[in-house]
Parts: sequence; structure tokens; C-alpha cells
Amino acid sequence: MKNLLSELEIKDFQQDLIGWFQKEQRILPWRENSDPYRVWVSEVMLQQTRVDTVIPYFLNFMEKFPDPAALANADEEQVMKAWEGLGYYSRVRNLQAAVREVHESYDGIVPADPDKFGELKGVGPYTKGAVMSIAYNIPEPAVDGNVMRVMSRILLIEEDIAKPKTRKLFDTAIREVIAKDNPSDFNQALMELGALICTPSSPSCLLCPVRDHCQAFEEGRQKDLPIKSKKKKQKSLLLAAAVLTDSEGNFWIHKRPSEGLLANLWEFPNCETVSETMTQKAELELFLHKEYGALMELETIEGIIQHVFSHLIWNITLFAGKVERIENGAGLVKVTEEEMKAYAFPVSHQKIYQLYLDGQKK
DNA sequence: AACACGGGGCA
DNA sequence: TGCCCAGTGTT
Repeated sequence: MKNLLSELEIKDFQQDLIGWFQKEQRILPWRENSDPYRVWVSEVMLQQTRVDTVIPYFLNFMEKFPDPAALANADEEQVMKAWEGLGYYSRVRNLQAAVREVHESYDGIVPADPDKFGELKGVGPYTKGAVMSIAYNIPEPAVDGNVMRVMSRILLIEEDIAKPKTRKLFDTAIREVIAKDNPSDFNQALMELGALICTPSSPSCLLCPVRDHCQAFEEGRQKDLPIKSKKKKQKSLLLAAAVLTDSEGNFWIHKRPSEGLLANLWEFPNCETVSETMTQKAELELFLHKEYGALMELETIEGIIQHVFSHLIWNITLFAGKVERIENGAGLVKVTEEEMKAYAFPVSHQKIYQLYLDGQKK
């Protein structure tokens, strides 16, 4: 790593950065106060997720679960429903588990100790630093993608930010420049700068409050940074799914396992289709019979849905079917159209449901 | 260290 | 299309 700034420069940098933040920061729901629980919830939601996406979820979540006790005592299905569509669902399961721990072991008070807080489920180095600094003004680094981008430019750091080791490098660098008298504003300012000015593709250096401290700008290399190696692309899978209904208009849905992809969410029964000789329809019928003892005749294809994850792609062929009989307790649950609203579905299966409803209209 | 884990927005 | 986003847990 290149030479760090002098002590005088550090003070100057802190003042320019914090001064800018105090003047230009966005008004956001989680900035209304510094309630540690609110800060915590917002930070978990913001992991790998944009501010604009998070806002409505945050407002709804805080209305339903306003404090640690409310979330600790809440029904898990209701909590999942409040997270429906946000993605990375293990975040909310871990959050509820951690809040239950706070509720029971810390009398409902989020511990103001980085070591204790950092041991909680779903709290990694970033979330630990963010919550400790923003809520309790404890000078801990909070190194996220923004901070690595901003600091890689400021300090002209050319290490690959995709490598786990590099995050530690930035952690060390931040410890040397963090404003110990106002770590809350300092950390938030760095992230705000990354979001508003020091953006990935075309940073607005002419508007940047810390341009004079930026080594990359000095050398005209801001667009070369940060260095990040490419990630490999997704694998493509072929699936077949069935919207199963009975003569009374009920739906049969399935709860996904408690681990792995989309854990604990609800879905329409489906399977991966791998056969080269059988049709998808036949393969799905066989699966439904063997897995759920379902007796039915699938109708024609309702349509095809593509859904892209960060690591894979689902190509889902959708069928509709009228059920004659289904074995009891075999994994499928019968729900009315009205009850469907209470279950949390991943977006891929919301698309399936929508496609089915569109097909019924015609 | 590498990979699993969602979903959406933007050039 | 590919990249990026206020990352964490598992192997």
C-alpha cells in the first residue's frame, strides 16, 4: 500500500469529509434517530441492496416490528413475509435469531461492545462497525463496497477488492484515518460519498469535497480504481412448475427446506427437468406423483419464466393442473386464494403466480 | 480462498 | 449482457 497521509492531512480530510456530509446527506428513514435497533435493521437490509429498494421495506418492517421485543416475539412466517422480495433471506432469519439473543441475554439492549455485538448471528465485520459507530459513536471501521472504492482512490490502493484479504487492508487503513471524535458521521460520510459522488463508473470529482486529498484524482486514475477481478457467470437450469388447483379454487403450495436457496420460502411445486427422452410435462407429472402422491392431469403449458440469480439462472416452464387427490401430509399445503397473500414467495414464484392469473383471464 | 446466497437498476 | 449494490456464513 502507498504511503498514508500525514497527521495534519488526516485532520483536514476528516473535516472536509464530515463537513460535506453534515451539509449534503440525504434524508433517510433510518437517520431519524440513532436507535441501535433501527440502525441495525437498516444495515442488514442495506447489505448488497440499494437504498431506494430498502426504504419501503424498512418503513413497513419498523411499523410491524418497532423494537427488539416485537421482532423477538414475532411469528417467523410474518417476518419472512415482511422480507418477501428483498432477497438474501438468511439475513432476516439471522437477524431475528440475533434479536432474540439480545432480547434474552442483554435485556433487549443492543450491546454497545463491538466484541459482544459482533458475535451475534448475521453480524459480520461490516455490520459490527456500522452499528457500533453510527448508533454508539464507537470508532470502528465499517468497510463496505463504497468505502473500498472511495479509499482505493484516495490512497491509490491497487489491491484486488474481490479478495477477502483486501478488506482487512482497508480496515487497517480506516483505523488510521477515522475521526475518533465523530466516527458516526465519518463512516456514514464515506459511504454517502461513495453513493453520491465517488460512484463506480463516472465519479463526479469536480464536486468532491475531498478531491484535494485524492491520490487517484491527482494522477487522473480515478476511473481505473478500484481493481476488481471478474466473477464467473451463472449456471443455467431447466425447471418445470405446476400451479395446482382443485375444483373449489384452492391452491397447493410447498414450503422450501430450511437450508439452502430461498430457505423457508413458499413455492409452487416444481422440479428440475433433466430427461432427454421424456417431455417436461411427463417428468413433472412423475415427480408430483412420487413426491406428493398427487393424482392429476397437467394441462398445456401456461408459459415460460426466466429468473436470474447472482449464481444461477432458472428457466421455468409453467403448467396448470386440476388435482383429483393428494396424499395428506406429503409436503403440499392447501390454501385459498385469499390465504395466498399471507405466505412469502420468492420473486420467481410471484412471476409464476402472475403468469397463471393472466392465463385465467383470457 | 472460493462459493452460496436474491433481486433490481443501469450503462 | 455484465457490473454493482451500506456482506455474511460455510467449506
